[in-house]
Amino acid sequence: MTRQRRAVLRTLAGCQDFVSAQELRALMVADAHSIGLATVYRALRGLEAEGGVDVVRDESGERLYRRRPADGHRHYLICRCCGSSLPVDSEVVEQWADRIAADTGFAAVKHRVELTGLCTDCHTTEDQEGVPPCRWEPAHEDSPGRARSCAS
Amino acid sequence: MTRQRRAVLRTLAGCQDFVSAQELRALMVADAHSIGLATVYRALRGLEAEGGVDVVRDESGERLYRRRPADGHRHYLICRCCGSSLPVDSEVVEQWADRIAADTGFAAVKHRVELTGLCTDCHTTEDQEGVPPCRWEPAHEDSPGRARSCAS
DNA sequence: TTGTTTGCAAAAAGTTTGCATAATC
DNA sequence: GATTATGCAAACTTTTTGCAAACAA
Repeated sequence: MTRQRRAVLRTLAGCQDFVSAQELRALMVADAHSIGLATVYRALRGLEAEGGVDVVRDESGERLYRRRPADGHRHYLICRCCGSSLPVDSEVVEQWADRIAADTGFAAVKHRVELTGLCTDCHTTEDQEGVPPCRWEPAHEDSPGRARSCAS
Repeated sequence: MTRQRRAVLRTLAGCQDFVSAQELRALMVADAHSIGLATVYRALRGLEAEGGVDVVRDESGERLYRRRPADGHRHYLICRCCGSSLPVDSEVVEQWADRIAADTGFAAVKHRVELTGLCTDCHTTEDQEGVPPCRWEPAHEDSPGRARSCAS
């Protein structure tokens, strides 16, 4: 039961990588879809509760969202430099978590796994020309932001 | 090169579980070690940089710190209810992360793994009497805080 | 109409920073 | 005496909430 909630979902689906609530709103506004920031937060909270998005936190603690693929629960390898994200096979980790739960007697064990690194594009570049500033690492001096690959 | 930094370290060593910067300061102040909050943050940031502490973030995004054992890098299973933490064997995950790095061509792959659950004490209790309020789950109605087991 | 959603501004909460004071080498 | 750490208060960031206006069934 929504209209801008549909818009949030649609914009989110247009991003193949993780975006923050504020970036998402900026994308929507730039796309002539005026929306309040609070509404974006509320929509994302709803989506998170119903499992529609995967959520990670960057170094600064900001929440980043990505539409969850239809086949459910996923973990990602995220480039600390350009922000590109890659779903990874995590069967091993799922089993490991289950075994920890069994061994320790803890109930309702949940796990959060976040992998970060530098993608080939970002670490291949010999000269650091054209490499977008890093968001995922503590910013030095002047880091104005970073490039994003979102088809709104 | 410190005095209150030593005090921070000492107080931290007295906690077997994760504590927030503010809790740590509260412990120190209660222990007649007056210290500024900013100083605690600065000390913890320093310790984090030099690998002296493990850091996790709770549901609210608050940073929680725990002295890192001498044998290095560790992952923990943390009770969402009482906050007790248990180092777990994570060799499997380390290898998994290494293999992901090799398979994808990402460089400098780092991983963050957080396991949470309900410890036997917290989920065994039939009646919910005496069970401390949950900090690690989104607070409902009135959650004044939770018990902590710290020998300052 | 009746209940829910939106949007704005204000509030919260955690963390960082500016700057004067105090401690250290 | 020069450099660094401390502490307080103010600033900053992200996220949530109060409440009136707009929307939907």
